[in-house]
Amino acid sequence: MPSRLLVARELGEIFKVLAHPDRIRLIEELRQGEMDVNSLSEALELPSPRVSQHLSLLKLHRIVAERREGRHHFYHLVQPEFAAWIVEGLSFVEGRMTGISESEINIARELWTAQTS
Amino acid sequence: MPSRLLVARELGEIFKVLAHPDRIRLIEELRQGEMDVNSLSEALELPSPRVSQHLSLLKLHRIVAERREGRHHFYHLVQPEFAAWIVEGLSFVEGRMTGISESEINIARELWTAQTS
DNA sequence: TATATATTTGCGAAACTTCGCAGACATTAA
DNA sequence: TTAATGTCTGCGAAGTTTCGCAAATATATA
Repeated sequence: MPSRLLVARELGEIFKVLAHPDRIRLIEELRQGEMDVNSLSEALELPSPRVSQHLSLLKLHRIVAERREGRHHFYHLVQPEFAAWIVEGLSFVEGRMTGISESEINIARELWTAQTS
Repeated sequence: MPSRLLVARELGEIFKVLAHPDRIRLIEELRQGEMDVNSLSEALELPSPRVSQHLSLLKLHRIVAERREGRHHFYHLVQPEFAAWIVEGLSFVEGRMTGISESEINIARELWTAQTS
């Protein structure tokens, strides 16, 4: 009956998963395509156990999926539009005067939205 | 320098604020327009201290704003498109087989997206 | 002034998250 | 087999969030 409550809970779960800078960066990094844990760990300058833990949470929520090849575990976004939706959310970061400038937001937006890099 | 890191932190903050079903419901409830704490507390069947606490967090992050009139505190969305963006996120809830059916998501989407109700 | 109504604030207990590190596991190479 | 590489899991300490309740504040009404 209370579909709104159920759905709000579910959405809340997703937001909780996104509520960590490292996980957001992982998602944005994976826009470029499949990457293994080590590359991600170097790209984001994070210890690999941590990357692994974040990825396993993202996997549990079907945000990323895994493909194994030898000893490498490659991860990719299940729905690339999901990353695009997150970037759209940047519009709401602006105007929250919390020590981050509009130009910094735009730099990040461009880096994340670019096809390459 | 690392704009992406700064921006990811900021986005993470926003997601943290949204990572609670009651706060999501409050935001969706406020799409209909301004409401006071008591009406919200009745509509969502939550004790008013709790509604008040959630609202003060939303206010802190400039997601809602307050207008006082006598002893009533009316709250409204600062950027109504923000609520629309959240509803768009529902597309990513589908297909996460976690005990919630597609039809329930659609009921909620329609209730939230409707102009009235 | 006293009382009722509307809302906020404070506080502690319980639950959850994050972090770093150590060790386990799995695959390939020597 | 042994060693090296790549990744995952487990665990406890520290930090954060949520919850319910009681008390504080502010405004209106009698």
